[in-house]
Amino acid sequence: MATNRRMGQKGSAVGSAMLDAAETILREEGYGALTSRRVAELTGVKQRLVYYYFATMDELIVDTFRRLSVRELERLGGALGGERPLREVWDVCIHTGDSRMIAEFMALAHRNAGLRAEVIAFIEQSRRMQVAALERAMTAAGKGTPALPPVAAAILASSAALAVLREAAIGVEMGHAELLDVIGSFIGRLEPGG
Amino acid sequence: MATNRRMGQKGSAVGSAMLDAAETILREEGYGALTSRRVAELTGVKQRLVYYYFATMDELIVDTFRRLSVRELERLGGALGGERPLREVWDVCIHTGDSRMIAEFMALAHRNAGLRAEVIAFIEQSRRMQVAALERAMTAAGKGTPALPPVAAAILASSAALAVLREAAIGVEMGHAELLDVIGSFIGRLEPGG
DNA sequence: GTCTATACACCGATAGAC
DNA sequence: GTCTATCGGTGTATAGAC
Repeated sequence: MATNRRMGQKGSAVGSAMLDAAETILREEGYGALTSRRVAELTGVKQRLVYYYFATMDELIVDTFRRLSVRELERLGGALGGERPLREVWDVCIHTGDSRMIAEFMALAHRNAGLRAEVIAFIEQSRRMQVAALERAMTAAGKGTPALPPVAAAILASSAALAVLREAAIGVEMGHAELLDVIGSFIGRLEPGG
Repeated sequence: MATNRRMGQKGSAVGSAMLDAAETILREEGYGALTSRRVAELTGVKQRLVYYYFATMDELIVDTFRRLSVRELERLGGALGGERPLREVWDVCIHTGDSRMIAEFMALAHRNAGLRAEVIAFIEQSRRMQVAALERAMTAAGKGTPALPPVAAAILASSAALAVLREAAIGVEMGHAELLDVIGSFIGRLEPGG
């Protein structure tokens, strides 16, 4: 009962291996090199088989992002349930998947509607989770209405994390230490101790 | 005296038109579509001529970024000399060139060493200018050692501006109003009035 | 400066055998 | 499921005429 439609199961070993290959290619060579032939080569099969598992290259791209997105949201969910959620959510953000791959997906999302929908859903869901962590910590810290709305703090922190990763990937580090220090003490004030 | 080397002058009308075409293609179709044939088509010449003005496509890409980079740094320089430099520098950041094009250059920089060097120089130079504006404003506001180091504020603000532009380009706006409000009042506190 | 023409490789996608 | 074979199209880059 492996197949009752015209295509192979996405969850199959070969299909997963193709998604692995797609990640590697995006990270190391960019979306310009993400071709059915290159995916087949890295997977150790013939090009034709890629079109057995994925109807089009666009579909393969969307599935690659979706798998990463699910993993990342699971990591965020785990962080939210931890001892010091704010610290742990920040750790997830600053150790997020390779920034080169992120850059490729950002660029691709502008011209692949299916991918764009997935990226939008991911951004909004992860922002919601970050806001939840911030709201709880701010409430626990016992301030009234904070000068910094949680959602603004979430954008500031997540965009700064992305910027640090992106710049580090090309060799820029100006101000990174100071920035990490500011975030660290902001978290330390809201969520002290262990 | 138009040519005494093997290639056309970059500053010529045709060469500039090719850079214009490259910008349009990057913005609307992505780097995968930035080909010598497409540049020639948009410029209204034959493909062969692109290689008269640029030795390789990589060189054309670097020159396209450099021209944009120079323009952006000039805008920042102008903002620094204005009446309310902090406000004006922020306006430059939040109205910076198309975020789709930026995404393409980010992705390309990972695999084009010449472009990477230009991107690094641009980031560091613009950060220096932003820090200068912040330091002056913080000094004028007459605080002691600020809790927020100017370089950290520069990263926070510029990365948030990029994030807002990037997300708006794909249709996300969650928290943007709150964030813009936070930045606006931060600037208003450091640089009140007109 | 700008052109025609071309070499050679690679692309997405499909037909159909086993 | 996986393969061979193939279609029509596009890519970078170059040779050389005018």
